[in-house]
Amino acid sequence: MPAENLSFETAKRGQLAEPHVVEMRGFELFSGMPEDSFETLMRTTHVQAFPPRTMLITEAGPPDFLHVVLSGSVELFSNWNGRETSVATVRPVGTFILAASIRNAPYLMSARTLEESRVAMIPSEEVRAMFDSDAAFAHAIVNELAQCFRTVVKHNKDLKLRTSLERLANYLLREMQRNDATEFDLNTEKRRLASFLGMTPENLSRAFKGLEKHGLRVKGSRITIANLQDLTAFAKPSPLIDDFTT
Amino acid sequence: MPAENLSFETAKRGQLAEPHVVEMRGFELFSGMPEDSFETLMRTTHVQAFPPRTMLITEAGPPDFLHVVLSGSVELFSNWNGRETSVATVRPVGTFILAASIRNAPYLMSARTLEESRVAMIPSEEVRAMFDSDAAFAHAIVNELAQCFRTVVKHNKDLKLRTSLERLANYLLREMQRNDATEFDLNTEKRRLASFLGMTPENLSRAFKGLEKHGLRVKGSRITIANLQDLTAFAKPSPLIDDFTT
DNA sequence: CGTCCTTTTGAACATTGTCAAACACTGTGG
DNA sequence: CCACAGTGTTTGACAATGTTCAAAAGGACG
Repeated sequence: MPAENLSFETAKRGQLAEPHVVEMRGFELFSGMPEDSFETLMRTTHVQAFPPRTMLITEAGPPDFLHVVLSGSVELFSNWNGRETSVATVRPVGTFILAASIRNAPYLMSARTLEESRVAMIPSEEVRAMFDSDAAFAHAIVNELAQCFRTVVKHNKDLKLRTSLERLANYLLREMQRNDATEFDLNTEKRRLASFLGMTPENLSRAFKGLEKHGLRVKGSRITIANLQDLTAFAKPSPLIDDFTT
Repeated sequence: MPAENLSFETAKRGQLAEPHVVEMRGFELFSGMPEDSFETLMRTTHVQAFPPRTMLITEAGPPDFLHVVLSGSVELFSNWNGRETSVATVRPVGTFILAASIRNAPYLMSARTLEESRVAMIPSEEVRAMFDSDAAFAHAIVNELAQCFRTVVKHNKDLKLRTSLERLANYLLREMQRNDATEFDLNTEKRRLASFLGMTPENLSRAFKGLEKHGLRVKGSRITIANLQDLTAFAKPSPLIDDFTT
């Protein structure tokens, strides 16, 4: 209800009336800022809707904008020597390119939309300026960045400490949590999932088969965790790798 | 020379006279701070020397202190299900546990000294308080954190996009740069290097053999890059994975 | 010199990747 | 409605890569 009121009140003041601005005001990244700082930031921020499979940025490019995913989802990926790997999926309300924006260094990853998505783009200079002038924003930024860091470290541990079968099992347990149900759809292509988990599509296909011994049922993209105890005993999830809230 | 002067001048003012405090003042992390902020921070900071192979922190523990390596080197590693992997080596003047300190979240990694090392420990609360009250420190912190993030992302790409042979080849090229010489010593146990590169010691041993076809000579821990062109052609280093300055 | 630890080597084994083909699903156009 | 192409997934046979286990060789140090 406060949100609706705000939306209504600001509806007469030009740009700030736009729904996405109101929407963004509520995000953790901006919610602690005083109104005038927020308005300054929004003045140079552009929001754009993109169709599926649209390239947003290309690795090695100059870090012109901090990106904030407002709706849909965006894949971060990287290439080397003709190979490609999926690094992460960013969903609302996540940011990407934050570290590059702050350091004013080249992008390490490319990004493309997976589905129709709306993305806010804040000029990197403005991010750095606002970081210096607004303590609440600085606070939010460093928290977001620390979160990103910890996510990548966890991903790293996942890759180095586990076999592909174990990675898949733990991924499915995390998805179970996210969906809050033991039966759910993978809403990603399996080959993308394979790339994310660091394996080939063929190997993933066999890994799904392999997990049927441990309480999993797979039909197409429909996943059923038939025996949670079994799967958990096999996967041995750890908060220091699989908990994505801290 | 300015550093020596400072050292001499502050030699009469109690705690701040200690050499490590003078030393730390010069680090990028602190050099931009006004003197009083720095003094406040140093008041609760302790510096300690540790013998080799000393555990400094254990993963899952509470993030009491931000650690700064002043001399020696520290290994960050992690365990899961009876396995262990080496995640990074921190050298002067690097920090660790920064993200955990900021988010006040459990350590994701354990740390132990590799050699005799001096480590400064700043209470995490002080780090967070100083972040809020001193803009220059906030600036330095977020830059350091962004750097850490980018390093982990690069490591991730290295792992997922390359074979173990390619990872070793690129590692050696990076070491060549760090040593500024085509002949150098590995300053690390090979089994630790293997773990860092995500493979077994046996596999590393064979990988060294395998690189002899590409211009490498190995005698014990002595590495000679006999044919840089060959090795580079094989390794195909990329700034977006192997450049650790941005 | 002997002890302890790391590294190397060999051989068997397991896992993962590659390639080719079959299959399944989706949407198009006849 | 069907045939068809296009794409993604699965399967099988095989190759490459990586791991395990055991044992030998090398180094460091008392």
